[in-house]
Parts: sequence; structure tokens; C-alpha cells
Amino acid sequence: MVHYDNHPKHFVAVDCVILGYDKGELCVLLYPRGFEPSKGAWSLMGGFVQEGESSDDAAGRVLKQTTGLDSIFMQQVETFANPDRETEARVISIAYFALVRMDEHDKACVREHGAHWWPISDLPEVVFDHREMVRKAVVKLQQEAGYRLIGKELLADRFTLLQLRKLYEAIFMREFDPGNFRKKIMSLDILERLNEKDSSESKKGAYYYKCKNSIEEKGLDRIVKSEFIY
Amino acid sequence: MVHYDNHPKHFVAVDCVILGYDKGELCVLLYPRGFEPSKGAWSLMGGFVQEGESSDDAAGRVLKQTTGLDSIFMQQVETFANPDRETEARVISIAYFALVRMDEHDKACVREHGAHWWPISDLPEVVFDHREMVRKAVVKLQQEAGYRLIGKELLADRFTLLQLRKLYEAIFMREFDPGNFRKKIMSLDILERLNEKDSSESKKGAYYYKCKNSIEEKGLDRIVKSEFIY
DNA sequence: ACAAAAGTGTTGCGGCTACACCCATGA
DNA sequence: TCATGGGTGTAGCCGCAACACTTTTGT
Repeated sequence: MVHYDNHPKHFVAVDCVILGYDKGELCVLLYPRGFEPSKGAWSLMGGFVQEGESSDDAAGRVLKQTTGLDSIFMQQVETFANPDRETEARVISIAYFALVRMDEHDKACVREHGAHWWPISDLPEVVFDHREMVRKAVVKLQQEAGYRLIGKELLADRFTLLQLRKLYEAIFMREFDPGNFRKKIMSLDILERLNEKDSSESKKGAYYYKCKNSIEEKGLDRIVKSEFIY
Repeated sequence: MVHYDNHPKHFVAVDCVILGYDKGELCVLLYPRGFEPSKGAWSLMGGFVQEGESSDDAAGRVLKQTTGLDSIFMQQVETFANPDRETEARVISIAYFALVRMDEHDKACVREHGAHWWPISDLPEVVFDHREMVRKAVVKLQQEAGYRLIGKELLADRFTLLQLRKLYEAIFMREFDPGNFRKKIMSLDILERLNEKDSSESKKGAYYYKCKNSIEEKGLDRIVKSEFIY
């Protein structure tokens, strides 16, 4: 591990799989690549890791630049380091994924970058190995959502159980029994029922819930134990 | 993503958490750092990612150099990219873990590097963030071993169910009921009973088993569903 | 009256846990 | 004969899936 100078240096980038949820669909934020090669293909939001900057910081910076959002749930997915994964130069890329509320991000900011939300189930052609990054990010999201309650991160402050269930159905790409889903979530004792109802989605009206800010999310048992197929 | 030249380049290394199993203990291969800083502390086996070499290749190369082993189960753990994680220079490190059979590796090769096997449960002082790398690698191993049968990778070609159970107890740091463990494993229908017995560990003698080379390891259900505590 | 979602209850199955029990054999 | 692990069986528990059923209210 001595002789550092004998060894090559590399460009190191982060690519962010920014995931949002809207109208029953899980979406990812892409921007159009405006130059060759692969002009016209879409790309994840990315940036280079700078001197004195950790990759976590770099990912946060990219997220901030493109959505205006700060202190968002982010997690490392995997590092892609094939020497020929990009065509112009060798770039080693650390993929991250982030969960944002699609109604809360800075739309001007996104528009300025020409970015666009694409449904996970119907992605356009993307650049390099970015499709694989998205795939791996979704698998990570599934693992994450299977162990602890996502929802805070992708829904508004308050939400109905229908909305939460639809979110989980979008994440796991399968349907959940309404009754059983309700009981499972309730048994975790992490939601607090508000006194307001939402009548837009049903005649009877469903109570809003919010996450107990109470605490610690420690050691929940599994929410979904299914296999991952995506 | 243009203007590559405006961006800094970094040293990129791989660090291998080489795990083995011997006499009921999960062990990791470390070698003593022979120079300051942190002289006397132990270090994971590592190396720099070269031009035209993927990080997977680099990890394989390091493993080959230090154990003489080839085509071994390896998996990326996580990338460590804090700017100050090493003291001499900034090095971004991609951590890998590997599973090797402690009786099969090239002992001369290991000795030549001054390397030594340390039990996971009682590590010496290690350099930089290597302890965290080991921790994360073990968590990954637990996840892996919970979904599919490790054993091929860490035990000899043939093994008794006692040996397999002891291995799982070492990985998960808890005990398994002998009867239940046997039934669980058998229900997976992936082991083939040989006609030889091992009498060294019991009076009655236990049949040797080996993994059905049959095939595909597809979609096993969970072997261990417990939470991860390490 | 009907549809549609909210919300609750019930039942059955499958897997896991805990533990009892016989077997074989070396010391 | 006794201790030890091999190997099998069983009973209880718990969680989940499937689905029935009641409630509420807008149209």
C-alpha cells in the first residue's frame, strides 16, 4: 500500500437514481443527454467526486442541484467500475438512490436541467449502464421497504392507508390485500391516526395517518417478505 | 458530464475481506502493516485498481496474489470514500468480500505476505476503516447465507450436517436446533448423501453430504430469517 | 338502491420452535 | 452402561393469505 505514485488515478463520479412516486407509479428522474455519443438518450443525474468531498457529499450535492432538496433519504447502491462502461473516458461511478416527494421538489430547478420523470415500468433508452443502476436501486428500495416503513419519504406528511398501500404495490409490483395490509401496518404501531378524513378517494372517507415522530424505527419485523423479481 | 478534464482524479483501491472458517470460528485474513502510520496494526488485503482493469478484476487479482486461489465467490460490499479515511493520501476504496476454504488456500503464499487468520469475534486493532469493512462484509454474508446455502464455499467438498450447522452458527452467532436445522436444510433438496460416514465427531458416525452439482440454486426460500445483529 | 372503499372478523394452512424420543457406538 | 451426537417425530404457536361481512356515503 506504499508507492501510491506508481498507481493510476481515475475519475470518480456519483450517479443518482432519484425515485419519486406519483399517481400509482414509481418514477425516476432523468435528463436528456445533449451531445454525442448517445445523444438523445436519457441519463441519470450525476457529478464528479471532488477533492475533499466524500461520495455521500457529492451525491447530496447533485441532488440539491437538480431538485433543490436537502437532507433527503439517500443510500449507496453499488459501484460500477468496468473500464469501458463509458465511451469517452474511464469513469468509475458510485450509484446512489434517493427518495423524494414529487410534489415537494423544486420544479423550476428540475425544468432548468431539462429533466423529466419517467415511470419505472416504461423507461426510455438510457445511457451507458444506467438502466442497470436503476434496476439495482429498485431492488435496494424493495429490500429497504420490506424491513421498515417507507412512506415518510415518498408520500406527503399525511396519507391514507390506501395511498400507502398503492405505494407499496408500486414498489413491489404486485397487489396487497387491503385488509391484511392494514392489519400488518397497524400491528407495527408506527402510525398515528389524525382526526381528518380524506373523502376524495372514497365515499365513506378514510382517516389520514402520519408517522409517529415518536422515535427510533428500531427492529421492526418484516413488512413484506416476498422475493424480489424486478 | 462533459469537461472531464476539469475534474480531479483519485486513487481507487479494492480491499478484500477474505473470510474463512475453521474449528467453529469465522475468520478473516489480515496482514500486518509494516510502516507508519499505524505500524503494527493489521490491514485487509488490498490493491489499486489499474488502468483497463475493473474493480472485480482487481479484487480477483488481490485474492489470487495472497491466497493463490482463483474463481472464488466474491461480492462487492460497499465503497468507502471519505476524503480522510486514509492518512497519507486520499484513496477511495471498494470493499469486497470473499469466501475461501481455509484448508485449500496456498499457505506458502499467505505466509510470504505475513498474513494471519483472525477470528471475527476477536479482531486485533486494524488500520483506517477496515473494521467497518469487516462488519459490513459479515452482514452481507449473513444476508447471503440466509437466502442460499453457503457451505460449498467455506467447507470441504463433503461435510456432515454437524459441520454445516456449526458453520451457520458461526455466521449468525447463535445456535440452531440440530433437528430443526437438519429438516430445514433437507427440505431444500440441495444436498446429496454420500455412502461414507464421518466417525470423528460422534460415536454413531454421521453421513457425509455434498451439494448436488445438479444445478441452479434458483429461488430457494429463506434458510434463516432472523435479524442481523452483528 | 347501488357501488365502492373503509374497516373488522374468521378460518385454514404452513412453517417454525421446542422438545421428546430412539439409535448406534466408543470409552 | 453411560454419554454423545445422529436422526426422526410431534404438538403448539404464530403469521399470513383468503375471503366474508358490516359500515358509510356519494351518485
